[in-house]
Amino acid sequence: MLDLKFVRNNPQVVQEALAKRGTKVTLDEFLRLDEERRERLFVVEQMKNRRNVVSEEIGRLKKSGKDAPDLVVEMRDLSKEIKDKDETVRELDEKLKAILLDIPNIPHESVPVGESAADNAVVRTWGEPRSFDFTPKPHWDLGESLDILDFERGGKVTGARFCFYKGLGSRLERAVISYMLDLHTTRHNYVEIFPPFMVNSDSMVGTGQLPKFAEDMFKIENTDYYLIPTAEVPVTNLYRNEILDGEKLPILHCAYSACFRAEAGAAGRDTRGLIRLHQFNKVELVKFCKPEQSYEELEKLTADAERVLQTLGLPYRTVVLCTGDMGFSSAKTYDLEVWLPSYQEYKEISSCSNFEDFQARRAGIRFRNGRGKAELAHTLNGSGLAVGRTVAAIIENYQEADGSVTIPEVLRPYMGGLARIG
RNA sequence: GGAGAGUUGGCCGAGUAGGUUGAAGGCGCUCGCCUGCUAAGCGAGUAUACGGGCAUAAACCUGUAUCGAGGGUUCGAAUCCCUCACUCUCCGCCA
Repeated sequence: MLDLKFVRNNPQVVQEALAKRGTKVTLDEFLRLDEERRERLFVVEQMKNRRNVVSEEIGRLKKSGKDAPDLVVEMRDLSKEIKDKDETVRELDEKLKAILLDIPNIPHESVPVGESAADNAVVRTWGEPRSFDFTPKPHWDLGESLDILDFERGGKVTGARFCFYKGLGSRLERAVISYMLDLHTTRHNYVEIFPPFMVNSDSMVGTGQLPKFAEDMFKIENTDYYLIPTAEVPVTNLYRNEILDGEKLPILHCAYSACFRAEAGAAGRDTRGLIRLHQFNKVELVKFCKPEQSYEELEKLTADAERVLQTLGLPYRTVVLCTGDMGFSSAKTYDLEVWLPSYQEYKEISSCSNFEDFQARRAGIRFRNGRGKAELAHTLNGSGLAVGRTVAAIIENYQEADGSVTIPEVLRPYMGGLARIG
């Protein structure tokens, strides 16, 4: 959410910034409602002031044994009118809030302007895609022949886009999760969180999934709870409506969670394998920091996620998303894309974003600054990494001609010393 | 699921025959004084949001709101009533 006063004072700046995203916003309606709200608020607050003053006077009169029936009658009418006008202000408040909640974040000035993923800029590339002296197989074929992934039964037991891991497949998934968490907690100083996998709607509003993207989520019937699409939601909302100690910033958290996404509008895309499931595992990195730190922290967070790929020996590249391809809440996003032989291209495996104060304003996440004043924090997060896609990348990039898969060195301690599957 | 108790400021904790209580007192914190240093002591200050003064920002002044959330009664509610959420205790059930 953008700052109401900023939008009020700089409508032109906001419109231009959002036009770069391909979002056409007209703020005329917003500005009109805002002005009306302030006018009406002023009037009703003056009425309340009179009520307060007179009520106190009535109290004083009663105490001294006098009565003031005429004042009481006048105040009775005034109170009715206040109630009425309060309601009008409340409605205007809601309309303004609804508009604000639907406006995406303003891109940072360093973000390249563009319309689609085609305009994203490659920042750096790490590793060389391996050249195979045999025809590499996609991970869904290898997974089946090694009997470690079962998509068919996933479809039977639940439905499309669900999968069973089995045997060493399950162990590999678990090993990747543990390895990532250990790396981030011991080498990168993140404090581990194990969050709820369901959150209430306030939390979803806080990080920006609601109200605009309800169709992307699974909602639990007859409750206010949603399955989380990412640990970003519970972990960022950890400090919702809190004022943090400025001395404690930056706060770094990492969290494993299952993630649930409806994938509305993704029909037909990535239909095979582990790439796009309704349920997948992810280790998430989340940061809370002061505004002046957040871009430095974004670089560090991205580097922390990259280290996972580097130590796993998976070739990847880092791209900075252009204005037209960025997520709703983000001011700047780096995507990490891992090389997938089956796709013959780089595929997103992590997304690292700086939201600046966009989520913090929605969620009321503040800190006390040096002058003792409460100030909005900046929030960041990034995958570190998507586990299913990591497993897919390992299977494909480490496959051998005989259909077996070599286990990356760093994972072997988590696999009981095993060096190979199959 | 049944019965009961509770939810007040950064923290602890007062506050029901409704009326200078944004809220006593304490702790913490900030600034000043004091002191050879530390500790102690003394004095002052110490919530947030949204309006108005204001023309851009800060500061300042002022108004309104906020004692879990929402609604009601009343001229007036932290105090009375209703609904909901959460916490705690006991019982039941359960991994």
